[in-house]
Amino acid sequence: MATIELFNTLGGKIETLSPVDQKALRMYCCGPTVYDYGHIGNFRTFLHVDVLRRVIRQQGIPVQHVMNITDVDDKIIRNAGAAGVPIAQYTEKFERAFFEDLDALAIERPEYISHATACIPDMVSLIEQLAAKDIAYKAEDGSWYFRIARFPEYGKLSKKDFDGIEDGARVDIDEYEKDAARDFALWKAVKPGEQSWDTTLGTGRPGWHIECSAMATKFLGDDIDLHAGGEDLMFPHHENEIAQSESASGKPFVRHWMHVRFLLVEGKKMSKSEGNFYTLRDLLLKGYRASAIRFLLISVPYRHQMNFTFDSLIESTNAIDRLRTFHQRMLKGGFPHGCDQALSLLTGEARMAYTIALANDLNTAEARAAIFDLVRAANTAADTGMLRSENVTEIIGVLQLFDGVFAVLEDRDAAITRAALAWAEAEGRLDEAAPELVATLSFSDADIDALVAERTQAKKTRNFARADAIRNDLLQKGILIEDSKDGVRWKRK
RNA sequence: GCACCGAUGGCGAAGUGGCUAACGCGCUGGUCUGCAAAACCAGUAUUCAUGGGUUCAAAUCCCAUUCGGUGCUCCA
Repeated sequence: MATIELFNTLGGKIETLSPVDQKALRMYCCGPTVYDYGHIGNFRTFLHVDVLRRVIRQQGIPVQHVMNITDVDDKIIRNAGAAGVPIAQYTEKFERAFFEDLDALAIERPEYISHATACIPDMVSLIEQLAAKDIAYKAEDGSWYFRIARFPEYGKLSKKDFDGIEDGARVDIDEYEKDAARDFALWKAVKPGEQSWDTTLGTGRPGWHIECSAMATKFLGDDIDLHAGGEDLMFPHHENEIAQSESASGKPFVRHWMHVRFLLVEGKKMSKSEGNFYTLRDLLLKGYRASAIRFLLISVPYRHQMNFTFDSLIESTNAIDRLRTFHQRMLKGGFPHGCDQALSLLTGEARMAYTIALANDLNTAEARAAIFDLVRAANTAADTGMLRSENVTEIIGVLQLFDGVFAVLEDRDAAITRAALAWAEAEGRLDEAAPELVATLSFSDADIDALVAERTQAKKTRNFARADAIRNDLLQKGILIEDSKDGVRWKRK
């Protein structure tokens, strides 16, 4: 069984990631809080987790992956209240949007998707286990808290030292309900007008941290192989999960922690006040392709802070076009039989370099480079007549390997953008869409094919003026025509 | 304030002690083409924020400085 080397936040170094039961890698990834549309920062994390699971499976290891949907929390309650709808109705819309966005970005569905509101009994049971050990305690208002003083290892993930804070010598007057300032909520007592559950703990709703502990354990057991999330979740969220789960089970909760670093947008932290905050849908409406967004967000390795810019989005678009053009060239066939040994060797080297790069802490940048090296070598061979059919078979095999992780070769972009436009129309936000986008997509494939055929006919009669007029006209609408030896092809820019 | 991370060509970005500093995009010239596009070829950082140090050897290790980022109340 193959393995990959992956940085482990817990040990602070690169360690081998492998399933402890030798059967399947059991992993948990913190999912979305469905109170709004997902932004590109959210998706950078989900995309890199997607890369991880694709790489693991490519190495022959099955994955058991759980993702939670947080469908009750402060922001949801606030927003649903403002909208005047029940929280279930409010979250349903954004959850559906979230899954549409995952599909647009070719992010695979985890094996288990679990709603917080469907696992309340599991959370209550976990809190009761902690209460039985006097680690959870009930405050005057009916909320339950975790007693951090009872978990000496608190801070081991984020490498924080809380000595002096948990002495108990000082008690914050404002926090009279809690025994210590750092203690965090496990269960929040009901407030007027809020959705609540009647349980043996009292009437209320779960805290955020307990959700993940309960759901990870429910589906994967007490000790799991890997837990992933954005870097900001390391503290306090993941630290609290460890405290809860390990206090309850008495065992190490997670062997391997993976944290994806934040991205910057145009050199700055993405925030609404900076005016550089983008959801996936914002970018689709601006005319950027879903495939380019995926490719860009995964091209920078997950442990590096990446700078998201519109220039680099265009770069990704062009890079994908190069890959797709090359892929089509290989699929077209018609190459002479046989095998060019030198190229075969290069193909094997590219495959090796690609595999090693990903196994080395998911170095997507190097993996990508290995593929482009192969593309250039094969294009050169094709141009000089050295490319043979057996080479093509090998090359397509490497491309499939590459696409098994990067998932950008299939062109679904027009359909995804159309869906985004339909959504914008339904939401009354069509004015946010780039005008040329609407024009380009209003042209059906059949319309374009007809015009392309007319141009080809004009060319045959050497009516180049007419042919060029059609080409320019289509170009104005964002459609690019390419004449090649084996016929005419077109694509949307 | 405390802690941590980063700074590589026009842009994005690999590389963390030793061949001519990957790869992509862009740009310039050439080949091909009716013209384009695609593709290929050639060129595009004597140099890796700045200063100092260690070493036979440093983008890579150490120190300082400057700048950028993150965490320190549930923001991926």
